[in-house]
Amino acid sequence: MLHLTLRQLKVFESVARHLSYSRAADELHLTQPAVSMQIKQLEDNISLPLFEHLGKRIYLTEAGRELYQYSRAISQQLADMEVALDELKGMERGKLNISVVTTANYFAPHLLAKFCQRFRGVTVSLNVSNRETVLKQLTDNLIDLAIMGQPPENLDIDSESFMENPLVVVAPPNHPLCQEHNIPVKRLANETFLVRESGSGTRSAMERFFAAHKININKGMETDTTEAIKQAVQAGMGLGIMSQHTAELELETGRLKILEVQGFPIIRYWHVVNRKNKRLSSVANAFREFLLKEAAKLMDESKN
Amino acid sequence: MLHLTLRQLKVFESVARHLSYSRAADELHLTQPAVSMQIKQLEDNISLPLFEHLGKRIYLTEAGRELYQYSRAISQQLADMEVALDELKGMERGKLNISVVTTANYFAPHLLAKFCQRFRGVTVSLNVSNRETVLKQLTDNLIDLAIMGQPPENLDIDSESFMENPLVVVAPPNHPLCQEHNIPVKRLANETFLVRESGSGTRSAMERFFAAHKININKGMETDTTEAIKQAVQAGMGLGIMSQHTAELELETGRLKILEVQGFPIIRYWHVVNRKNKRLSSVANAFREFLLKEAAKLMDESKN
DNA sequence: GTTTATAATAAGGTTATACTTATAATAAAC
DNA sequence: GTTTATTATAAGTATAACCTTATTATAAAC
Repeated sequence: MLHLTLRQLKVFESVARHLSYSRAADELHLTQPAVSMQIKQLEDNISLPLFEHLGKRIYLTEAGRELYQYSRAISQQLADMEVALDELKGMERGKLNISVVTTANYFAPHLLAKFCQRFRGVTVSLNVSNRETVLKQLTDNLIDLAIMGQPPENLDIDSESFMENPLVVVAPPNHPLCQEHNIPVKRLANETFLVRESGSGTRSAMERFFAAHKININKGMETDTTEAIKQAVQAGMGLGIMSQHTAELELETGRLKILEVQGFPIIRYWHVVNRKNKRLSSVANAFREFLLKEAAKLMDESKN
Repeated sequence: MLHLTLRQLKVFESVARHLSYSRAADELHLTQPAVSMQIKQLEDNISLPLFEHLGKRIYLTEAGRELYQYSRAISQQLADMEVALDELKGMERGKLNISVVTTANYFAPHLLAKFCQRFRGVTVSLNVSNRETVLKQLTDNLIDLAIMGQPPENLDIDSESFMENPLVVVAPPNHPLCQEHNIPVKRLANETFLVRESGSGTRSAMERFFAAHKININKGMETDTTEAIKQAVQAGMGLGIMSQHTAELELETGRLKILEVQGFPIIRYWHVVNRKNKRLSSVANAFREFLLKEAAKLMDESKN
C-alpha cells in the first residue's frame, strides 16, 4: 500500500520539469532541502529511484518517466475537477432533475426550453408521471423539484403556486351549448362528463365544484389520461373538464370548444414543489425562481 | 487554490459508496467523527456541500456526484500507476536504451532478440552508430548501455568484456593463400590490405599487430564501413582484416575465406560499457548480466 | 589547485493532521 | 412518548508533515 501525497507529486512534477531540485525549489518558493525531502519520501513510497544523479545533472529514470505521465494525468484530472466544481458554483453548468404530473406535460417542456435557453449548459432530466409517482420521487429525493396541481398536505413538502391553472369545460365543436354564453351551471346537469381517475387533482376539483353547486352529473368513461378524454370528447361521447393548458392545441384548431359556463374557468394553481429542508442546487433554485417570476408571463405570451 | 488531500477523496468515496458516514467509518476502520471531519474539510476546500442530509439519510448533491466521478478517475489512475511501477520493479516491463558500434551490428540484434524472448514486455531501443557517436551518447546519458570493441580509457566509463572478438584475415575464395595453412606473417608483406578509417578499433589493432611483427603492409582503399571492405575483398582488390562476426554470412556462403595466418585470429574482446556511477535500470542491468553470462555461449551455438 | 553550482544530510521547530473519546442533536422507528 | 440509528460538535492528543538553517559532499568550471 503506497501512501503518496499530492504534495509529493506536485514537487516531483516541478523537479521533473526543470530537471533540477534547486529550480523546483525556486518555483515552489521552498528551500532546496525541502524539495530533496519530498522527492526522497516519494522514492521511498514507491521503492524506486526517480532520478539519476550523474555529476551535477539529474535525469529521470524509467520509473520517473512513467510516474511523470501518471502524475500529469492526475494533475489534469484535479484541474478539470476544479473547473467542473467552479462551473457548478457559478451555475454555468448543472443538472436539473424535475418531475411533472401528466397534465403539466402540456406546458412544462415549453418553460424548460425557455429556461435552458437562458442558462446555457444546464441539462435537464424531465420525468412525467402520475401524481402518486411524482410524490414518491419527491420523498425518495430522486428529484429536485416537481410541478403539480394540488400540492400534498404533507408537512415534509414545500410548495408554492406560480401560475394559474384554469379548468374549463370542453365540448366538441358541434355541441349545442357552444353557441351560448353565460351558460348556467344547472344546464350541465343533463350532460355526461368524461372524467379522470379518482385521486386526480382535476377530478377532485371538478367534484368539489359540482358539489358546491349541488349538481349531480353523469359520469361517463373514466380514464387515466387527459389525452383519452380529449379524444372521447371530440368523438362526441360527452363533455370534459380539464386544464385549459392541456387543450391549447385542440382549442386552437377548433377540434374542441370551451363552454362559457358560469363559474368557469375554475381557477386553480400550478405549484412548484420540493421536499422540505432540501438544499436546492443552484440550478434547481434558479428554475424555481424562474417559475415563480416568469412562468405566468411566458405562458401568456405564448398564447398570442 | 484548493488543497484537498488524497485521504479526503478516499474517505469521500467510501461515504459516497455507502451513503453513510458510519458505514464508511466501519470500512475504513475509523470512528464516525473522523469521517465527518474529513468530509467537512473536503467540503470546506471546494466550498460546496457534497451531501444532503434529509432525515437520517444522506444523498449526494450534484457537486458530490461530480466529485465522485473525478475522485474515482483519480483513484483509478493511482491504481494503474501502482501496477505500472510494480511491473517496472519486477522487470515484467521496462525499456532498454542501447547503442552499438557499427561492427557490433552483426551480432547485437541477435542477442537482443534472445533477451527480449526471455523477458517479455521489455522494449528495446537499439541505436547503431560509429564509435564517436556512441561515446557521446554515453556521456550525455542518452543510453543505458553500449557495446563496442575497445572501451575508451576515460575514467567516467565502466566497461567489461563479455565475448571474444576474433579478428581474421579474409580473402576472396580464389586467392592463392587460401589453400595454405600456417601462413607465416611475413607472407602478408606483399599483399594489399583494405582498411577501415584510422580511429577505428579494428584499424588500430591491425596496425599494432603488424608493427609488433615489424612488417610494412600495403594499404589499399580506406573506407569507413566494414561492408565496403567485404565487397572490395570479394572483388579482388586486396585482403581485409575484420571481426569474424561481421563476416559470418560471407564465410558461410564461401564468398570470403579466412586465411590461416600465424598469430591469427587476433583475439580482442567485445565490451559492454556504461557511464560510471550510472544506476542501471533493472532491465539494463539484466541485459548486462545476460551479455556477461550468456552472450559467448549463444553466439557459439548459433554458429552451428 | 580554487571557485561555483548543485544535491544530500543533520538538527530542530512549528504546525497541521488525523485521530480519539465523550456528548449533543436530530429524525426515524416503535 | 421512548428507543434507536444516525451525524455533528467539542476537546484533547500523538505524531507526522513540512519546513527552516547550517553544513557537508560532489563534480564541474575556471
